Amino acid sequence: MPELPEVETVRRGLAPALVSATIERVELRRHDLRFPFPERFASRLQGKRVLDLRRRAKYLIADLDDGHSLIMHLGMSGSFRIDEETPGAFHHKRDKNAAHDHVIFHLSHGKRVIYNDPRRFGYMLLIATHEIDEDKLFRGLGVEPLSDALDGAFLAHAFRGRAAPVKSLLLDQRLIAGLGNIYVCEALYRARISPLRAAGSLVTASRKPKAALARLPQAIKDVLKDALKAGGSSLRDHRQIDGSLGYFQHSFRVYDREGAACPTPGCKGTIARVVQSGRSTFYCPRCQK
DNA sequence: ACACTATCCTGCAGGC
DNA sequence: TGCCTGCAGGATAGTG
Repeated sequence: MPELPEVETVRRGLAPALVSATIERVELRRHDLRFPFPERFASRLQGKRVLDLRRRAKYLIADLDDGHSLIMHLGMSGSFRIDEETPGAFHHKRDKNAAHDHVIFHLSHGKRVIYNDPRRFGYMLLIATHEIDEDKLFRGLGVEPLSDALDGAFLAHAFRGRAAPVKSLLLDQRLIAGLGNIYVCEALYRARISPLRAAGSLVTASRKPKAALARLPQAIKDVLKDALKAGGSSLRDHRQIDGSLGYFQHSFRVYDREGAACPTPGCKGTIARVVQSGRSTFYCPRCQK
């Protein structure tokens, strides 16, 4: 499910319930997601207070009052919801989906935070808070796309000499951390760059970003900010924590729009779909060069 | 180092 | 109706 805007939307929705709350009990409905849960996972969380809920790349980080942090990744299909109703209440519409409620955090104020993940590509683990940056999962992560670190010079440096298509490099979390398939397609469209283009061809001999590449950082930031304003994209079931759907999917210009007319005024192109490294790419062959 | 694939898992849409 | 195939917002291990 989630790229940066969706994970950030989840963070903003969960924070009011989670921050300052104490975890009274953790209910594990299975012993693993993508990986087995750590030893004594539930008991190590029990009685801990949540000091802060942060995001890095596509990870949620809940800092606890015992010096550890709960790291959560939503994979492709992970989602959270807050349930304030009494346990055991009959949830007619949720019955089928409830089979994938894998983790339930019972909080001190009576609310429950429920993690649901049909495909189970998500995972949770505990890391000492001061060791997060050196952890294998985090130390290789690239820049936050909304930070000042992402600019033309950074991309020129990252892309120089690379033969791989620009789309592949934008998906590489070691360069930019937080983009995924949707927002890469949308950002390349906004920058009018073909996703098939060799990344290195966007850099001049003097190692500067060419004009097209100079447009890309702002295109990335713009699409992420627009998506954040909309509460993310709801392709299947991504919801904001209050249950409302993110609605950025209505603003897609190319993603999942194969065969549609290119939305660029005056462009007579048709959105095409190609497969790059096993994943769908959507773009306008006419105005993305 | 780099580029590309196969893979984990479930659900759903589309074709027949 | 059902059965089959392919595809889905991610990330990694493994291959040349």
